[in-house]
Amino acid sequence: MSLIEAKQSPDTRERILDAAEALFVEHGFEATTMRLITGCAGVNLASINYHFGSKEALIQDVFRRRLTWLNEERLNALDRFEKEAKGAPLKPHQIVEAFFGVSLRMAADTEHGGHTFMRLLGRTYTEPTAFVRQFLADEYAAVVPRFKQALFRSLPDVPPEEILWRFHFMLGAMSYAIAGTDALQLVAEYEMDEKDPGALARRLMPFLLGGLRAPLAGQAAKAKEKGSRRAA
Amino acid sequence: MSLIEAKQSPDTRERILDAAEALFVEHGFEATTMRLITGCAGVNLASINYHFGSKEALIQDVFRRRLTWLNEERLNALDRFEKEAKGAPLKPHQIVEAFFGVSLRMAADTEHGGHTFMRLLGRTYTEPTAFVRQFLADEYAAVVPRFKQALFRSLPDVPPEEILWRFHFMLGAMSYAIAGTDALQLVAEYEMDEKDPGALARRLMPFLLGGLRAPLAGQAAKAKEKGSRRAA
DNA sequence: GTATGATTCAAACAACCGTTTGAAACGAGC
DNA sequence: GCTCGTTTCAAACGGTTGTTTGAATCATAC
Repeated sequence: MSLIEAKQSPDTRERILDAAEALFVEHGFEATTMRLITGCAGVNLASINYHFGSKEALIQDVFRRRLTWLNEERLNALDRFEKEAKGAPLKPHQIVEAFFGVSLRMAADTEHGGHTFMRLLGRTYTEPTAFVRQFLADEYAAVVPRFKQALFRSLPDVPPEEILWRFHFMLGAMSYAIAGTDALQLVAEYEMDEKDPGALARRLMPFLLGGLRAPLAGQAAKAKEKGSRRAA
Repeated sequence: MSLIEAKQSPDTRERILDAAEALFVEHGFEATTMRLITGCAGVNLASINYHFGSKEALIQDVFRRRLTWLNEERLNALDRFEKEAKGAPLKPHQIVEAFFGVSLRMAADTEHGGHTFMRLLGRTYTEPTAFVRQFLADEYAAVVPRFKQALFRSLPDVPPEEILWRFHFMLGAMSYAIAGTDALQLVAEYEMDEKDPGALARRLMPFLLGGLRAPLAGQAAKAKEKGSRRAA
């Protein structure tokens, strides 16, 4: 086994991963059968079990292939911001950019499958199959604490639990938007502009920041009388 | 079998619906088998096909049982606000209250199954099984246009498509929060306070309004120099 | 060419899926 | 008592699921 042979199994592994990724997004894990995947990938039925061991292991590899890189990019972005801040707390929009901006940029990549994968990831956030839940928790174990701490430092006057809830809400807004389901067919007519992949980010980021920095429940009345010029 | 005993073991139909609702939320539609439902409900396997016709019809009835009422309540709330506004445009927070407030109140009802159902609904928003998608679109057909129009009137200076996108984002934030998956285990430690069912609403509503009224992308820089006292 | 290990293939495996069946049990009306 | 329509029941249906098998094929090294 030389280094060149790392490419060995020509493309059947990758072809299976690509087909599975696209089919999982469209039909979910359960409804996507091995025969559907292998048929779509143009490989033999048994090759999934040969290359991955089981359907469950395939699902995990579909995520691992891109999620590891994604989370590294998120940490790199955070590192860059913290380096140029020279010890000072980051601005909230920088933290949001580091976490969600990277995701949205990957979701905008329609050529290398990033778009498909992010749709799958967004979908999976609300699909609590036990082993997928555990897998996601493990993959994010290194990322979440870093962003938690950065947010706490950035918003010292906001109760930590409130920050986490809002991070939680932001994650929900993004994952649903990226999943692209549009259950109520609200933006169906506007969703066509796939020519401009960055459009979603330009719409979503202000929303997320507006939500993150909204007045706290107790301060709602106080902030109202100061109401400055906003979209509303 | 007296009347008393009839209540002891309630209607077979209703027991099936209750069991299915709870199991769908936990395992999804595909993974929830007929044998699991009937076993959990303590009824015969064949009774689902007898009372509902098919598994697909059961799924639709699980939704219909509560969703029709929920959407009526949303329209009622909107009617009340519009009546007391006497023709004037509604405030954004009233529209948000009419749509999301009703959902959150139902989600806070842990006694009559409202909580379980809203978790299921939140989960389903991102699960695009074809016939469920179609079903949801039909159920919301009467509601969505009303709220669209109310929002357009309420925010005449915001481009309509931007309003719809933000409504879209709000829906994502709420559905993920209600589904209660917490994929990244962000608020796992705080989610315990089920004693206070209104807590989620008090946290989520300011976030939604903050996002809805956030400065538009183009106006971000303009609004920044005016930055008033906010949570951040 | 031949030997060797990795990969592919068609076929079969047991287990489970949603659904159907025909008989048994039930409750209300006469 | 009996009848009749509704509901429940155990058993089986054909089809599909993920997985396994053992032989066939391939690529490489001697």
